[in-house]
Amino acid sequence: MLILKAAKAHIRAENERLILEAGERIFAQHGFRGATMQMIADQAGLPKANLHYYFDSKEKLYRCVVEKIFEIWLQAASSFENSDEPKEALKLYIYEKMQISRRHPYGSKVWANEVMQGAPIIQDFLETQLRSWTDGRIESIQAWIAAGKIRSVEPRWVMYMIWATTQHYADFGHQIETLNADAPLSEAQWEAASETVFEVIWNGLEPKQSL
Amino acid sequence: MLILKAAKAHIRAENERLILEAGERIFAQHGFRGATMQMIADQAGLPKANLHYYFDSKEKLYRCVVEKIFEIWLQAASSFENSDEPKEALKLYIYEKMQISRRHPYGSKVWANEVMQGAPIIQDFLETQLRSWTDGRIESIQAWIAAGKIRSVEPRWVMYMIWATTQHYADFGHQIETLNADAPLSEAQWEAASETVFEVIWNGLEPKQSL
DNA sequence: AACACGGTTGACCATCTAGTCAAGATTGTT
DNA sequence: AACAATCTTGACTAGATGGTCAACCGTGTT
Repeated sequence: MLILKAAKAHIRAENERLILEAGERIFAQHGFRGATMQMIADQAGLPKANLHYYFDSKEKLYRCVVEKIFEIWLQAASSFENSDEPKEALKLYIYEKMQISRRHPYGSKVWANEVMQGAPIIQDFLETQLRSWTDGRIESIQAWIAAGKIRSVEPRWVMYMIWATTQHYADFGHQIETLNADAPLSEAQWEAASETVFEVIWNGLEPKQSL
Repeated sequence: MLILKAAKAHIRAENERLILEAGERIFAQHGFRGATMQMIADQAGLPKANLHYYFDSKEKLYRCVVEKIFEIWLQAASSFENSDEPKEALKLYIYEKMQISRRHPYGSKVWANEVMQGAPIIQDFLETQLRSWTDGRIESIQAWIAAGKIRSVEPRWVMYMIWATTQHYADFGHQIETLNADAPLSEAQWEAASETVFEVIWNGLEPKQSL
């Protein structure tokens, strides 16, 4: 009966969630090949064979993890579109991306790993969704330049600066902690870092006053 | 005879160079566990057993690769110390780091990989050399602030911005190429990107004119 | 020519790991 | 209680991989 399938759907949902979460963590810490299904199983608190019941293969599981991460990425992307004023738009976007680095450090690392290896799994995402989103954003930035709201700069390099600076706090979090006397950044430090990133970029882009 | 050892030293030197170069590439593209000794051997054009003749184990080879990369990193670091004027010092350092991203993209990726995985191999480097170098740089920046040469910002966040933005061009080079119509950045684009990174950061840090 | 020493290499082994499978446990429905 | 669909799991397999080893090669010295 199909009714039974629905009745047990919550078990499936819960276990898939557990596995995806464990996978995100383990793939981030060990890379695709470094991660073993056994590690992910232990992290999820399930026997290994159970993982293969829910996900056909290691690669399919990995793909699901990466897709989930891209969703979050796109979600932050919308901050950029909610304002016509560059100062406001950039502030929202940068703070949102810093928040993601803080809340989803493992996801960011998986993404970084994937891209560093030449995006063997998600190249299609880069070529379709990421490319079209980026092109849209570049147009916004060019409009700001045309309106004299920011200095004349190649929009691409600015996008990359924002991605780089914000994602650095996730991807290189371990290095940052080590340089912070082995302590995670405090609430206040996260706030200060976010503000500095925004302030430097904004002051860097704002047209020169007067003169 | 020890004379023989010396006589064949160039063979050793040449093969070690080949292996380290191949290792850098393969470790960057596949991560530590994803890389296999066979891949590295093929890349170097040597039989696998030969690798174990020159390097005891995969881990020792990896460590050598990472140490070599850190040397380059430190070499760029010296740019920072060659000038008292922040504008000049920052410009030199940023351009130097962009140059490294261009010339040694694999090295940068190996480093990123290692740090993302919690620096299992080079934690001691982070805690000693990197920490002390960073502390020194932070003092320079604080001196600039005290002298009113740049705005008052937490030096750490500025360091991280520079590292992040410049290294991004190596670590996320594949993404950048994909967004550049699948073409590598041209000479002119590298120059423009370097200039934009420097200009935005410098304008972001320069004290406000007049008012 | 004989030697010694570093360098080269194919074949081999122990171990690890993704994936399979079949038997059994659960659970919601009738 | 009987059932059927779903979920669970220990044991197993085939293939890959780091590392070893013993035989062999090349070259400068005597």
